[in-house]
Amino acid sequence: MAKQAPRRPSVRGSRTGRPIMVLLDLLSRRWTLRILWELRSERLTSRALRTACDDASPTILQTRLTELRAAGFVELFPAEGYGLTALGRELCETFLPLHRFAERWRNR
Amino acid sequence: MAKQAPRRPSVRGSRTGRPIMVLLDLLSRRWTLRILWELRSERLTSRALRTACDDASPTILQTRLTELRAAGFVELFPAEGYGLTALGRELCETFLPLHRFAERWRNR
DNA sequence: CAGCACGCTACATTATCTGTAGCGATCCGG
DNA sequence: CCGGATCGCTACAGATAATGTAGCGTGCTG
Repeated sequence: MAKQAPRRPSVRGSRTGRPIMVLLDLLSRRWTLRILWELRSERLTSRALRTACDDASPTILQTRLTELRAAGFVELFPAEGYGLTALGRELCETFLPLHRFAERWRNR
Repeated sequence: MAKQAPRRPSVRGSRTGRPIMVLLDLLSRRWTLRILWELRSERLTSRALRTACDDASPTILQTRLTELRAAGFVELFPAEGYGLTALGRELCETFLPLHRFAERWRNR
């Protein structure tokens, strides 16, 4: 159903296949970091997530959510909406210091 | 010279202007994370960086480098190439745990 | 059944990225 | 001083990816 890229197994930029490159590539798709960020502390329905993400288009959000689910970072909890998996939570914790950093960065 | 987006001051997704959103937006542009990653431990000339980034197109690398320089994360050292600023190094350290995570992620 | 919110998709338009070629500047050996 | 090599950087056409709007089918709830 979903359009499969016929080129390589879901890896866009990096052609090496090294996990870190695959991960960096995945994370640098539009809205991916933002989605993880918004889900960091709560579960959101697809529509609530859309609102949280400045009303990004449902097309791309759905695409990213599918990718993130395939990667094992995000899960759809029936009647609860989207939320992080254990793995996703672990990944997200990597980014938590980013908040404080961003504040310091603004005052540079 | 560089084409200025006439819409908003270099912020793409987020319209709130909150620093964390601006930062997440910047970091989720293609090749941005990869560039920071490749510069994490050494300075590279623009062409060496291009090679390190799977021969990404010079157009987009140059664009990203300009953005990263404007953000204060990357600097061009004459006769040495591109390297991280103190701020950039700080940001990059946030991502270092990602390497170990990526390895674990592969074996999920 | 009517009304509503859910996850998700179609599709035309627009923005962004790619790939190739090449510019002007600088450095270096002869 | 001149040819060759490399530097940072740009132009431009073609290919991809994202946007915005509309709406489908499903499962509730009254």
